[in-house]
Amino acid sequence: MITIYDIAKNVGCSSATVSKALNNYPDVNAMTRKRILDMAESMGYSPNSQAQALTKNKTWNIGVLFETESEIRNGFTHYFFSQILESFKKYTEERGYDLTFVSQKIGENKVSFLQHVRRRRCDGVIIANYDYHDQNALELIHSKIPVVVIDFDNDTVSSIFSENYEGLKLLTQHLIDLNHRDIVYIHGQRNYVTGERIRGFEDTMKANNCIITEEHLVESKYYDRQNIADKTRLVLARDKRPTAIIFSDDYAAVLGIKVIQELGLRVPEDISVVGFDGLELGQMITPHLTTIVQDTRMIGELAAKRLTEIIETKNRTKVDISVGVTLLEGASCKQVKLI
Amino acid sequence: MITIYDIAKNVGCSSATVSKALNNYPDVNAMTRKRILDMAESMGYSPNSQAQALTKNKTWNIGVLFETESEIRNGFTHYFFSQILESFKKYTEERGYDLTFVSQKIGENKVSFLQHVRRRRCDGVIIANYDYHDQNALELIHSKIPVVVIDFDNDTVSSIFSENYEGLKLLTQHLIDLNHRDIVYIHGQRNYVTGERIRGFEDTMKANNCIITEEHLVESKYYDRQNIADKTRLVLARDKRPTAIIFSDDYAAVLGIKVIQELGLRVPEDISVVGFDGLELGQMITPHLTTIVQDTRMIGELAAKRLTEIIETKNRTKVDISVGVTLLEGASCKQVKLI
DNA sequence: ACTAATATCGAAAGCGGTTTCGGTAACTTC
DNA sequence: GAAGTTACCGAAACCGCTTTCGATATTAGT
Repeated sequence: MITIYDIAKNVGCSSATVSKALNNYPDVNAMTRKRILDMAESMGYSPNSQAQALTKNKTWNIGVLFETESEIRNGFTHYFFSQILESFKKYTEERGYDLTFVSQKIGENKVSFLQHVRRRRCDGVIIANYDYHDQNALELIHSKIPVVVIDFDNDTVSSIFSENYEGLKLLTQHLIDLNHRDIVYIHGQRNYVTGERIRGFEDTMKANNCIITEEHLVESKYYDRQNIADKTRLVLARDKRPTAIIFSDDYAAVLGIKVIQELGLRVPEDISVVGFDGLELGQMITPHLTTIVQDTRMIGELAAKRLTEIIETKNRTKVDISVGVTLLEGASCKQVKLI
Repeated sequence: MITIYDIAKNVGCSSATVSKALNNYPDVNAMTRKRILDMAESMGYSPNSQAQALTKNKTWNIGVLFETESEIRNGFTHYFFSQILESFKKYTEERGYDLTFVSQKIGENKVSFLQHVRRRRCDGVIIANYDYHDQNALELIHSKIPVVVIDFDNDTVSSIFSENYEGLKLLTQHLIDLNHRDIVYIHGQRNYVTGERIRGFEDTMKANNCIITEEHLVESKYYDRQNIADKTRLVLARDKRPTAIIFSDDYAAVLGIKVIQELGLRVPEDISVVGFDGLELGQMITPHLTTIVQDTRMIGELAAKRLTEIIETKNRTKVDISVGVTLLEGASCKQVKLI
């Protein structure tokens, strides 16, 4: 690898001048600047970002922490979060940052996430869908490093949320408008996001004078095929089968529909189904899934915008941004005849 | 951020000794080592990986180039490649490497991929599914940097391939064994991988004395919904509708099945369908898709293994690794009655 | 023609580490 | 008790780049 010293030698000037020429300093003669740039070009010079980071104290690197509670669909392969990540990446790249996935290993040493991020001197970190109570993530949140989180309730760092409450309100109202009264919500593990959604469900049910008992709330695990299938079968096997099921998300809904169909029932004729997320997945099956679309592009972009803002202004004040959701009407719901 | 100099001052020794203590050099007294380690611990010391990279000439960073020809399903969100990436990440992380996505922007400057990788001083690069003829990718391949490619035919760097020829042979033979003779292959854009698959298809058809004309090969675009739907409709509208369709991949097959069903036809009763890849997607619909499973875990791991090997041994000799595929029998194919 | 302002450059210190090599001090060995 | 080891430590150079600040040369101003 060639360095500014090599260029300096060939041009016949000092390394300082080379550096200045490359960085558009005003105190370099136009002639020498040109000679330096040409030489750099012809020698195939590539600045060493490590050395630059060392002096500038800025790495142009953003750490990424994307883990889910699911064993199967993790990081990139998570249908929903990968979309956010993609959008986040696009925006940060545009601004000149690189993405580095933070792990628990660096070189030969095992380290905590915080240690990893500090070693790499990441300018900032984005955390999504990480386990609430993981010490590793909390440690990061409580550090001095610029952090933005997605779907992660806390009271120290900026966060981006979809309107979960609103989302479930829309879904529930949609079903109620179709005369459904006996609606089961197969939700995911209880956490802040799930809590908001449940609240949206309950409030809407009550507002419409629907009876709501513990029977109407069934807990499943996000992205756990077996668990979702089991819970769905349990609900379907009840004496009084609900007329509609709200699944925790589209993935669960698509699986749920399969289970329903395998039991010889039809969607939406025998039972209505809705999901949450707005995955392409839900639109690839028959019937198209009615669901809530989360604006992943917007979420990723806003997260990126906020994070780079914090990095560049050094102003870490917590800002909570919420992103609107929309109801997508598929063909998985049907009006119930009033008796 | 605290440095080894801070530690040295507090302990009362030189920075050299601190460095040695931290790096397990033998010429440090057990007592002083302990005092140094304790001090580092209590001061919350975190080595600066940039500084280390500068002296050691190793960054523990691997560049990742994952782009597809598809506009919609790119990078992380690509159902198939995200799985490979996930596996690749797992393995490289285990070995202590970090993943950095290489883009065309770094800090404030626009750069080529090669320049990006060189600036960041990546120890190596993994390229997958990148456009063959992109100068950017070729430049990288022809550089001195350790590179491993996935599904990318070339004659300079090591590559990992699934047994594409074998895969299509298995699929075609499977259909022929079910007495299908009129099979249309809706393949993707012509490139090396697609070429191998087409060869597998043609060879198997011929080996079984099936007539094969240009009618049997239809070109579509990978992961282009509109295009896939159009091509499928075209095939279905023919006077003599084929009894089976091989789609370019599972994504296309799932879309294809939807199109078929929307036209009032049944899979597999009216037409048999198979895919390629082994995505979860194909198993979430009714009927379960018959397909070829690519071992993404293995592909990612072998790519990682080969790349770290090249990095660590500096032996770049081209090695081509091929990974076996298996036929997964779903319910999307049916035996044709012989007339 | 003489001072003042300006243009251009480079020495040197600093960023945070690693590693070589020489110097003591203590310890063996016979 | 002299000579040879061994254990331990630190000065210093180096990795590649940035940036301050002073030096010199040139030009402008009057």
